[in-house]
Amino acid sequence: MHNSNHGDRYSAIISSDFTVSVHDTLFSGQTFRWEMYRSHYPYYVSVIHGSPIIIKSMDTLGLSIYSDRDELGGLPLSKWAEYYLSLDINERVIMEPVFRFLHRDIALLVQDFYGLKVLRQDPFETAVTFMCAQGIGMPIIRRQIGEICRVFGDPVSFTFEGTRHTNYAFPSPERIASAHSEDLRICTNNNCRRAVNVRKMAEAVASGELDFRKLASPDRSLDSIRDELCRNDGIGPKIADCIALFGLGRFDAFPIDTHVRQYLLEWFGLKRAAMPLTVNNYMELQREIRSVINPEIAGYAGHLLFHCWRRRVKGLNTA
DNA sequence: TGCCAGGTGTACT
DNA sequence: AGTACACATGGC
Repeated sequence: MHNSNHGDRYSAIISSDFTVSVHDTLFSGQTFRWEMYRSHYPYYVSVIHGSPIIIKSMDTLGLSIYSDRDELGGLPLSKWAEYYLSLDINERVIMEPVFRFLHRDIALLVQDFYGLKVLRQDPFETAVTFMCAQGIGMPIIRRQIGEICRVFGDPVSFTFEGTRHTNYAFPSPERIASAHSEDLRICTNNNCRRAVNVRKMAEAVASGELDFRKLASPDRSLDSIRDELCRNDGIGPKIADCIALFGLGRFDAFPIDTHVRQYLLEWFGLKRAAMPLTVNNYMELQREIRSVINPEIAGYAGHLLFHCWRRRVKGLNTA
C-alpha cells in the first residue's frame, strides 16, 4: 500500500504470472458498470462497496488498483481485487488437452482471448443486470443499468488526473424495493413488467426471503440454486444460471442464451441447439455440453467461448 | 424494411 | 410437453 496520485489514498499492485485483459474482462458483457478513461494508459472506473475503484491496465506488468479504502468487502484491497477478478483461476488450462485435441480450431480461436476473466460480482447487482437483459441488445442493457445507478444509486465523486468525476454506486435492494414502479420503468427500457419484477425481486432480497449468501454455499447443487432463483418472476433458467455464474462464483453454471445456442450448433454440432429452447432442451443441452467441456468449469469456459463467438464470428464490438 | 438482440410469462393445444 | 405471441427499442 502506498499513496497514489489520483486523489485516492490507497493503491495495490496486482502482479500476475500472466497478462489479464482488463478491457475484455470488464467489457465482455458480464458487467455493465465500468467506464474506460483514456490517458497514457487505459483506466477503468466503477463504484463498488460505495467506493470509487480505479483499475489501471499495465499490460505485461500486471494491474494496479486504486481506492480510497484499504479494504473492500472485508478483504484487503489487493485480496479483494484478486477475488473480484478471479485471478485464482487460470483460464489457460481450463480447456483440457482432450478438448484441444478434439476441437483444435476452436481452441486456437479461444487462445486469443486468454486474459479474459469471469468476475465474482455482487449477486444482487448481477440479478438485476440479467433481468434487464431479455431479448435486447447490449447497448440497451448497458443503458438500463446506467440509468438504475444514476437514478437510484448514491453519487460518489472522485478526482482523476486533476478532473472531478461523479459515478454512481449500484443501489441497495432496499432502495429499489422502495422505488415506485413508474420511476423504475423509465430505467428498464420502458418495460413495465420488467420494472415490477425487478422491484419484487429486490423486496425478496430486502426481506431475507431471497438470501444470496445461503445460495452461495458451495454444497448447494446447481439445480437447487436454479430452482430457488426461478421462483422469482422474471428469472428463468438462463438468468438463474447467469446469476450463479457471475454473482455466486459458480463457474460450473452454464447459461445458454442466443449466442451460446448458436455456437453449440455451429462449433459442436449439437442438433438440439437448432430446436426451440424449451426448458427440457435447455437442460438437455447443458448435459450434452458437459460431456465436451470439464463440468467443474463449464461456465467459465463457456464465457470464453461466448466472447470469442461474438467477437470473432459475429463481428460484434459492442460490450 | 425486417430481423436480431445475453428470455420469460401466459395462453393456448 | 410443445407452440405462438407480447414485451420494447436500438443497431445493422
